[in-house]
Amino acid sequence: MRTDTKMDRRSRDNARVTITDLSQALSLTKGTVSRALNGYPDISETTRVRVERAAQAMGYRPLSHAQAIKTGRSCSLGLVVELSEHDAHRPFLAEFLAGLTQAASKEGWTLTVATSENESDTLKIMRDLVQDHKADGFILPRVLWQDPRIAFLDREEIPFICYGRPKDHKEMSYFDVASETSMRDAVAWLAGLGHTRIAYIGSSTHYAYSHLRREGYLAGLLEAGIDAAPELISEGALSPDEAAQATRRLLALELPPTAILCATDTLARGVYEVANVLGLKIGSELSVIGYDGSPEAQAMWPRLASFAVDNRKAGAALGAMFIARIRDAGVPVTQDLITADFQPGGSTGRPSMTPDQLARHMVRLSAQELSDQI
Amino acid sequence: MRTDTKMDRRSRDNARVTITDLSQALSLTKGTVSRALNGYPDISETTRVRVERAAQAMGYRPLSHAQAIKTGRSCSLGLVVELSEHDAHRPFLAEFLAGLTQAASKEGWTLTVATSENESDTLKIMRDLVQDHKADGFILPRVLWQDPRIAFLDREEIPFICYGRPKDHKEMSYFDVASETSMRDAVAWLAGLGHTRIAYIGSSTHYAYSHLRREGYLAGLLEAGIDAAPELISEGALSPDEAAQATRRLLALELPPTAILCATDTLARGVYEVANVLGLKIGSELSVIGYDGSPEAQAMWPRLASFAVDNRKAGAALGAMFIARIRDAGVPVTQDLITADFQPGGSTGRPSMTPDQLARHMVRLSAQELSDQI
DNA sequence: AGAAACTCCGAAACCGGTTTCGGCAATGGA
DNA sequence: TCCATTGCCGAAACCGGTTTCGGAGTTTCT
Repeated sequence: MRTDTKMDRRSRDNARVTITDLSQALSLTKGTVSRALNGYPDISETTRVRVERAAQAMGYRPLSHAQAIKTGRSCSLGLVVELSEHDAHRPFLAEFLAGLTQAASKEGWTLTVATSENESDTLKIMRDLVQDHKADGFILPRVLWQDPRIAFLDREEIPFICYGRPKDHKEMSYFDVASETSMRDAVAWLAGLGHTRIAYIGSSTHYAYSHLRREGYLAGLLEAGIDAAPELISEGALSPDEAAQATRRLLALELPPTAILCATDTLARGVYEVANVLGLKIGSELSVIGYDGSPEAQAMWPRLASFAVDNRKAGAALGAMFIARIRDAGVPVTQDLITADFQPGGSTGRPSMTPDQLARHMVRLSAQELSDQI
Repeated sequence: MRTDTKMDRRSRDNARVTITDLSQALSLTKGTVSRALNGYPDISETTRVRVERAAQAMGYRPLSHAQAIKTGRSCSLGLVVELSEHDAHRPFLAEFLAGLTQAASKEGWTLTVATSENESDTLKIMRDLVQDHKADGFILPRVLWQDPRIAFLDREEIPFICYGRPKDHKEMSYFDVASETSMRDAVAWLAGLGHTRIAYIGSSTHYAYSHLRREGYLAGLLEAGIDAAPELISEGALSPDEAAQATRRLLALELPPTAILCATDTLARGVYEVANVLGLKIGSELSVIGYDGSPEAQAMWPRLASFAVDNRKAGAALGAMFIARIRDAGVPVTQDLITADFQPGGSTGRPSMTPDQLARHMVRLSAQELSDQI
């Protein structure tokens, strides 16, 4: 019986080596070993390395919960993803998680994931996770321009780091992909192809990136020496359908755009839909550029020119930055920016018509669409 | 100073109520309270309800780590997602996580997520997570036909539950979407439209679902009274590009298919690509059906007919099943199946040509493609 | 040389729980 | 009425760590 119990124990914990085992092997007390491993100043250098060597050799890994109960730190980063309808199946998540967990496991940390249905739910979940010591802080994905999570976490003094740059990000820790430069580059690319009427379809201005991308678009126009035309700017589209409506509005203008720049690939789907329905040739009669580099972009025909975001890299960076901040508690803000890679596609080309030729063409196509419907 | 420290403590733990607080309020010992809450038989019914009432009233929530250190259970389900290249940006993950975390939080559990690069890495990570009491068991997504994870977890006696049905699933706990019936329905749909040459492009036979979907396809043919033609079955495609190759092979047959059934939406992208390059009209000259109901399917033009899988529901079911199994340790296997919803799209229609007309059409298109290239 | 200061480690309390053990009071049977 | 159960709870050990406190031994200073 006793052997059985012992086997049971061993199989369950697989001979995990505890700090007591370690201390006995070294003829030291638990306390001393603990202090040695945690860098207390009252341990001699010689015993410290002795302890560290033995820990290494015996494969000692402290049990993070056991530590947590005294220290309050569970060594796990929290991620609460909010599932608003139009955002639900964002493919970015998988890669982002990969990056996060990679950074986490490299430091012996864990990633705790939760989801929420709405904003207040998110705040409640975050508070609970921290109170239950299930997360030491949070990564905030898809930051809003004025994000209630930030105010909340600041108030509760819970550590966090943003993926994105909200309105007041000067004093904040963040990591972001500089989509504004991508938008600027996209305008430059289109202008280089000969486009002069370049429209912009942006997404909800609640998102922080919306503001940056619009700025990038405007900066690109400025650089190209093109005057910004208010009627060519459409913001607030949340879905392909809304982007499709915006596209119809744009194409019905007296001087329609020959190129449309979309803040996301998903919005570009709406542009394609309208073009396909009307029989407008994408890549020649209408150029389109998206942003995200998502699989959707590759599923479109012709392939959508877009900017590929390395979400795995982003996750890895955010994870590493966060852990570093918690570790060395004094670390001030850390900020970092990367840029997305342009992925050309068949969706851009020299404009085959001038804007007013396109306007006349549109009249013809619309008439045909109308007669088709009847 | 003392006030400061106290404030600090309170702000960090926000007045968390411990079992000691509770026991003092009740004039009982910690031990008694603990046993009352955990349903030990040596506690009188009256004190049990008294304790439970007080716990409720004072908002007592046991600290799961503190429990874990003695019991070994951390009340968290583990999910290790393996990031093979072609599988990386699966959009299913977000919804799946939503379901899992929803089920978990309902029971006060947590979801711990890790990622791995390859198979042996996965096993190592799973073992570490269990040894470190960071996961009580695992949900296995995208189960393989012969899955090394299953053998491993069985051997290590670590609890798990499959999303999918592997080769020997009779004795196993699983949840799955019955994609085989969807494939059968797809064939029926196509046959109903008048198709007689219906091809199938399957993905890697390593995946468990591959076998089931092929069986479903064959069952559908049988029901429709169509003889299965080996040359119309292509398996092992991992990417749109490989599906594109398969499509070219199929279309070059003496009697090409007028409809192609794909095991996944992603594979259908390859079919579209070839059709677009050749100028073959999808929906009339060639019908296509996919599976998954992913955003990709909606980005294609015409919209890809597909089967929408409710991954959130799947996650919720898996989470609930798993927790129930751990809780009532004796529970035998639990198994459940749901079916996907057919989403019609413009990608199917009555065949505008017979197979041999299509063959002649193909010769013309291929010649044109060749001359276009030169 | 003696006192003061400093180094370094052991002893023990503690964190928030769980679980074993033993004993007191009430009950039941003879 | 007395003894053996049984029901119910307190006491205390335990889990795997961290942290405080104090003291023994060594160094430094005068």
